[in-house]
Amino acid sequence: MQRETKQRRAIRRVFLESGRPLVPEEVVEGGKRFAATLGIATVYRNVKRLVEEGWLKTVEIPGDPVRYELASHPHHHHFVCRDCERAFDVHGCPQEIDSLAPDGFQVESHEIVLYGTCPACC
Amino acid sequence: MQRETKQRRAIRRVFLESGRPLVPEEVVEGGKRFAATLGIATVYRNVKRLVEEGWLKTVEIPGDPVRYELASHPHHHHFVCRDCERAFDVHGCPQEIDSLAPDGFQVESHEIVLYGTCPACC
DNA sequence: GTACAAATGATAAACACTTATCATTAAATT
DNA sequence: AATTTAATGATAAGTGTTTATCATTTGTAC
Repeated sequence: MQRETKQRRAIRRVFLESGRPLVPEEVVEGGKRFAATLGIATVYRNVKRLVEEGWLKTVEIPGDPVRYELASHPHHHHFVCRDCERAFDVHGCPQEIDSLAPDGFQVESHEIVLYGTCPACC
Repeated sequence: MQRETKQRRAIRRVFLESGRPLVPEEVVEGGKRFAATLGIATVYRNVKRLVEEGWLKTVEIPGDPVRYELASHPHHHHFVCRDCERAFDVHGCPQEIDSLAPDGFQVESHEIVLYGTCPACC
């Protein structure tokens, strides 16, 4: 039987309110507002389950630990701040991008990551 | 004093002949043709030095270990095969890409990775 | 309220990659 | 050829993230 715990609610709420991809440690920090004892193991467990359930999806940024974001967001890409290391959503996507592949290469998907400075760090 | 060893020559030759980004383990495998006893520690040591010397640069693909490629290659991006997990160069780059960032975000650089199936795996 | 078992939290273990150690090998100089 | 010492190879140790363990807590059903 599946239980609805305070910690699990806190984790979902953090994602709903964050609006950007989060690493597990960020979820712990953000979640303590709603569940003071929230531990890292619980975050890993619930994030894994939420991905399996299709509520979260993974966001992999080169060189960084895996981040997670709401699966309901439509196709988009990300901006990573070199100062605070937070990731943000970027909307829009160049049409022609998949056609950059050389002949004979079949493209299934793509990732774009912009790097720079976010407004808070400018 | 700096020495020019058989292993170091083998490592450079692998990159010159490969034409694509390589993970350290691929360098070991490819380098054994030219230096039969080539070990992984030597590859890590030399790759690190070749990056410091500006002869190689790093290529980071989400979720993968760091790859290395010739620093002399002009701006380009990469294709990663989901079957064989090898990375390939992709030339061309959409102009407008940096302008996708929302107002207030300063873009310094970007990465594009295409995923799919390479000709050898199709 | 009790009973039951899922979930949690603290932490140890696992895991994958990278770096350090050190005895041995082999470039470079004489 | 002998000398010097940088570089190598095998492997232990380190690093950062993720998963497993297990005693304890706490939802849920009765």
